[in-house]
Amino acid sequence: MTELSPRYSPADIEARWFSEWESQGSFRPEVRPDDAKSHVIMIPPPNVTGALHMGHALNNTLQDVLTRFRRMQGFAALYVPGTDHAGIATQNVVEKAIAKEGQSRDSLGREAFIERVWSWKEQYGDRIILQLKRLGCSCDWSRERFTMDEGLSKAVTEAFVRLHQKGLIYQGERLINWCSRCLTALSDEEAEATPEQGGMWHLRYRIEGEPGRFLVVATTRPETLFGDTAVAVHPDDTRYRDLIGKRVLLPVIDRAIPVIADTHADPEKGSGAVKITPAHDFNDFAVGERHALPRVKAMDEKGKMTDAAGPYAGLDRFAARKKLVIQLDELGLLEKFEQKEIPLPRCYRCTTVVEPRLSKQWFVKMRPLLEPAAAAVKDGSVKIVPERYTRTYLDWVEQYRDWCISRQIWWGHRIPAYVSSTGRTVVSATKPADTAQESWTQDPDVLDTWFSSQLWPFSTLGWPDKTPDLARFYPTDVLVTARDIIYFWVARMVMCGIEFMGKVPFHTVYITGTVLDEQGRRMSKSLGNGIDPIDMIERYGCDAVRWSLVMLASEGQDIKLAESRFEGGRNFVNKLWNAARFTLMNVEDWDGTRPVSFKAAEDRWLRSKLHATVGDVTAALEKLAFGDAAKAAYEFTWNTFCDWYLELAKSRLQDKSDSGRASRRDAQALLVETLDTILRLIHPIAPFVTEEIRTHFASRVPGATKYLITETWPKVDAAARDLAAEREIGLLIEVVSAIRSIRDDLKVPFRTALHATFRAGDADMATLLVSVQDRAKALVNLASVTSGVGVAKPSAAVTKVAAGVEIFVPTEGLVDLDAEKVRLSKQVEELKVYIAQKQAKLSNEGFVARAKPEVVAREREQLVDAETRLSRLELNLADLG
RNA sequence: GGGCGUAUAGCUCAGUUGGCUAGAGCGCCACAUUGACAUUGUGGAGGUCACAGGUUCGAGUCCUGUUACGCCCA
Repeated sequence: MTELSPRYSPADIEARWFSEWESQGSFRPEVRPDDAKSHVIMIPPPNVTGALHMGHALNNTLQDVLTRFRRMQGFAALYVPGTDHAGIATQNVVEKAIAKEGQSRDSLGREAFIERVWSWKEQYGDRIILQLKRLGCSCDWSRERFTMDEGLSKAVTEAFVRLHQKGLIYQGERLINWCSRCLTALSDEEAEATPEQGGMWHLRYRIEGEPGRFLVVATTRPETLFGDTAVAVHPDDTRYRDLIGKRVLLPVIDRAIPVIADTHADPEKGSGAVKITPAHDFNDFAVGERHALPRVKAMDEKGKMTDAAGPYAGLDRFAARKKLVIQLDELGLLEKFEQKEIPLPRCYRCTTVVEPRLSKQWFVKMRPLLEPAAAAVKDGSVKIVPERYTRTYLDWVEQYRDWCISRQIWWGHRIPAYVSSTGRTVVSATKPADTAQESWTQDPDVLDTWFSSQLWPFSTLGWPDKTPDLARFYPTDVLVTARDIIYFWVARMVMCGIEFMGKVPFHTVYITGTVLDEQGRRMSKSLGNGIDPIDMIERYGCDAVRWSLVMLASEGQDIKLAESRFEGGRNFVNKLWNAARFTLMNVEDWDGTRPVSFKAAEDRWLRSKLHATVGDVTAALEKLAFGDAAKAAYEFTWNTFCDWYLELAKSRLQDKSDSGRASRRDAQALLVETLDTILRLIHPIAPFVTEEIRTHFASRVPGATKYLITETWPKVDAAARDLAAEREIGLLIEVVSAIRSIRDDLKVPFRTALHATFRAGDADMATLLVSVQDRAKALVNLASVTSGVGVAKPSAAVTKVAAGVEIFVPTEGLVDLDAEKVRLSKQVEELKVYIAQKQAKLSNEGFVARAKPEVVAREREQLVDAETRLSRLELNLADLG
């Protein structure tokens, strides 16, 4: 048994343990027998371009805690790691990199560019994987996946083809969100609207054939007027009824467009007339469909005005707006302008203002797929924790909006559609053979990244092949993720799990809180307010970081994080380390084969508390109450075990006489049992320090296996519950605390021994006091103790009155009696108020009649108790003269 | 505009089905220094539970409204 250093130093230990676990296969579910029940967690795959941030650290710590907990419980625990190819994000990163060499993707060409992305991925893509390992994640790294892997790509193709065959994927000319910088379509979720300063321009459209008469329309995007193909008014709006069917003239270009009646026009809003631009606005597109209006594109893919804009052709959309507004004003066609905050959609990857754009894209028809996904959550097949996110989920799911999945970028899964020289389009897993009549080329577009991640729970297990992994590990168990991807990812996974596997992909979704900075702001690169988890691990140790995060993780609440939080974790880890160090120092000569009796009250008390803690921690983890689990273990370890038991055990451990031998052995045995149990309970949260401690004393633990990571989870020993011992040690703690308080009041240093008198309220208490007083002696340095029912109070003594006991410490020469009088008087006053409250309550007939009998009984008890204390306090106060 | 969340000690947060003289950690004050640990120990101070109504014998907890902050959707 080697000596432990006085401080835990994590740096040298973590890497060593991690590689040993991995090389021993501890992370593989195969460490359990074939018939073991499985517990599976799929990592939400982080972007290959990414670096680990605190949100990841929190999520993955919780996933790992669960995995380690279930593994110890005997499950074949599988935690599958991997990364996501993150189409647009990765492409942007690589484009930036090659721009430094004066290259662009177009100058390289598609094939060469994709090769560059792959080599970039080889070089930098495992950064986040290495960081997850630093975090201690016990993933099965041999099963690591990447969404662009061969297998996962096959899954994507398969899914696309199957959905297409069912008519759930279609190609159509529709309005989509377009990023004119990324030059690609985006899904609705990828266009993020934030309120920004904008404006509302009220424009006058001249009425054809009625000089001097105008119809006023209001718009936030005046430059789109070149794409207007109608003006709509409400059919019931009497102001404009006569105009319906007439035509108005677009400013500048004088194109005539009809005035139509449509309920989309809101008489309450603005002028009540609204310009209709079907090619540039989602609502207008719908109006256009109803009225068979032409669709005029006023802007091109790069956001420049088209020929439809007449003199404005070729101008950038924002420049065009600026110039147009001036011209309209000069022409007298600008009625007014108001500053207004408007929601402005921006590309979630590059923040360019997104423009609705008419183009041919691939879509998923969502309703048939989402209906079962909604049902699964409603009927509880998928449970979302915290429950309130069920609503968030359903609100999105039940919109059943079709999903635009094609992207005009190069990095991603190429759409398995082929266009022939004759213009036919075919969807197929493989390219159709060219014939003399027609040759085939693949659709140049790639799929939305989420199209592949939605398959993650089963594509990672080998789907569409029928692999043993798929049979054994699907469906998975718990998904731990952040709330901002409930739509993007969670809902779509549920949908695909049901569609392709016939079963929901997991039974529980745990949504973590968001990690914020000290001031409650999101951590972001641009603010520079992020705390780097790897820095924290280096500074405080991985276990400390994990511990602190878990302690902070109460269900779904956001976490305000300051670096100082990790000190708490570090201190706890060090405390545990030292408890182990103390134990090791005291069990060197322990003979573990000798029987133990655990006769001593503190032994029975500790075991009682220990097993209650085992129950609490287990129950908390079972219900994903991570913070509660950590707190229960913390409290037991620090307060119960270290603060009280170890202090009580010291004198026994030091007594090496014959008469003390049995008691000493008991204490040794209990130290080992308790430490061993604590290590098991804490291991899922703080894996490294517990495994390290464990090696130093595994030889002391009966039946111990080589690694704590695969050790069994503690079971509650119901027989350990001992209320008598809890009462006895409870009294001891009360007495000791009271005397310590007196010491402090009197400013008597610890080395000066005191004499104490305990006056018991009854014979039962007197007996208990006798057994308690010897222990108290050592803890608070008492030279002598007198106790009993009728013992006399020493003259001039400081008094503490507890339940059933009066504690006197003689004070000759030690204390200012006036101060003691003031102290006691204050207590008397406080007690009187308390008693009055209790009396009022108990004399309230309603209370006595309606409250539960046990509540009333407890109130009575508390009143009697308080009254006893009061009378004793008053007597003692009177004694002081 | 709709939905959700939060408001409890100086700070960060617990507080299950109403029964509380409202807890913890950090910070603060005082004391302790060589035998596990100063990354420590001991004692202590500190709260009108955002505000206003209501339900109830009883409200931090339930209901209604108000205010402030945050998030999501349109």
